[in-house]
Amino acid sequence: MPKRPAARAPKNGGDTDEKIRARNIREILKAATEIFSRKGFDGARIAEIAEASGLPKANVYYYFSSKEEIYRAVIEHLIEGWDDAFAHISVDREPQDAIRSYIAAKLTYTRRNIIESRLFANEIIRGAQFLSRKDRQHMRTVTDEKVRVIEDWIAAGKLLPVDPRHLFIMLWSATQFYADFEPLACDALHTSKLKGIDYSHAAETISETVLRGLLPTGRT
Amino acid sequence: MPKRPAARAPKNGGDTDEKIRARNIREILKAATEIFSRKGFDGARIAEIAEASGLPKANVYYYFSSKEEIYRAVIEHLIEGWDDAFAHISVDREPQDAIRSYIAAKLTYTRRNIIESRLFANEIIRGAQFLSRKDRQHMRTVTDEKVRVIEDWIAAGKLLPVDPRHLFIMLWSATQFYADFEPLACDALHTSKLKGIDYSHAAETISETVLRGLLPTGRT
DNA sequence: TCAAAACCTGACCAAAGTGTCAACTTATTA
DNA sequence: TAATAAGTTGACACTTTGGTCAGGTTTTGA
Repeated sequence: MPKRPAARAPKNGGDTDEKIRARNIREILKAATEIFSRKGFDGARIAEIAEASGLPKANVYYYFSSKEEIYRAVIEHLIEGWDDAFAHISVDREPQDAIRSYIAAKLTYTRRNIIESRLFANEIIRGAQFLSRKDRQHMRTVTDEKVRVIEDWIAAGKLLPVDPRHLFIMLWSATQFYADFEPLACDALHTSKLKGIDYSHAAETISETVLRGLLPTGRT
Repeated sequence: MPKRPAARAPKNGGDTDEKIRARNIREILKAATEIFSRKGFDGARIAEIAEASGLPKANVYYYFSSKEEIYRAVIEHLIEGWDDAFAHISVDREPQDAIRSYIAAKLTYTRRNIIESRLFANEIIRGAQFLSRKDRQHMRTVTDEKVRVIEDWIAAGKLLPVDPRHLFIMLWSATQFYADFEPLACDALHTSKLKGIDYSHAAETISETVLRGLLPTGRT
């Protein structure tokens, strides 16, 4: 008889058939992401997470010792998507292409992962309490690196002077917006006659407007 | 003996000394705004709202029949701030000044009313469930009106072609960002050496970048 | 095949939180 | 000043929900 697994990882030395554990945890995290995203931390009930992942509640607690631990695990996982889009910003590219790619990538990611994006944004609004020191540090490092790229471009005369951090804020907030606020936007910004604004051009609109203001060589 | 005031307005025909009622409701709403903003709907506990407004919990229920009713009342109140900044966008002004003023006004408002702003943004992320049909309609109408102003400017050659709705989204998201994400921004975007980016120039940075991309007459 | 580890789960708490109520005090008004 | 309405409140009922647990079943490995 096992004496209280303590809702923790088994000291399963080798990787002997990690299938059950892996699948269940994946299932729980997937359900949790969706529900935390819709309801927020306090609004989410673990009974609901359990049901959505097809496991009885007690089984969820077999893998996670608390609601907070589940939330933390979810958030941890989200960070991974953070820097993918940022990869497009690299010195060896022309700023025009790079920024355009960045915007497109960010928008695509955001759209394809609305749930995660929203949850991430929400967590950050709440003060990023659950982000580990390591994750915060990581975000800082990546950002700093990209700031330097922008500064290099400016120094090389490829870009008009602009505060790189403010630029990132503009780009990030604009792309994020389309995921977070699309429901509102659809409702509040639509004309009743004009059946809606064209979201498919969001990337282009942002790109063009920002780039027109940044490129020294006239219009794009 | 009064038989169950039913947590409702008294049929106080005249406006005979509405002071007590008015003050208490104001106090409750003020506390509720702050707590809903910090904790979200589910995270907020009415006991906390009661304490923050200096009233016993049961007294809160004397004025409001449910948590939802308090929330609804708070949200209703927030809409009022929505169009104030928008007033700056008027046809008889030069787009350059108008947009600059709009950005500045929006940023100022957002900064001065971080709590309300955050709550409003959050409610909208959640799908604006608690906004009345009337309020949604109002937002739509105001937006449509301002879209027409931008279109007029473009038609008059005062502005390069741009989708007005996308422009508003960019402006709104950028300004909103500074209220919602300032905690993150402070943490994630700061260099450890550079003690922080200059938030006081946010308005200018947004203005310059956007305007440089929109004005036909070269740089601002 | 058998023991130990891993996994599963119905039933159960204790805490927390929403909303209620009956009785009390204060204000209003005729 | 008396009657009635408005406001106040401690205590409590009821529900939800995070979390536990004892004992069960399945998987693993020797």
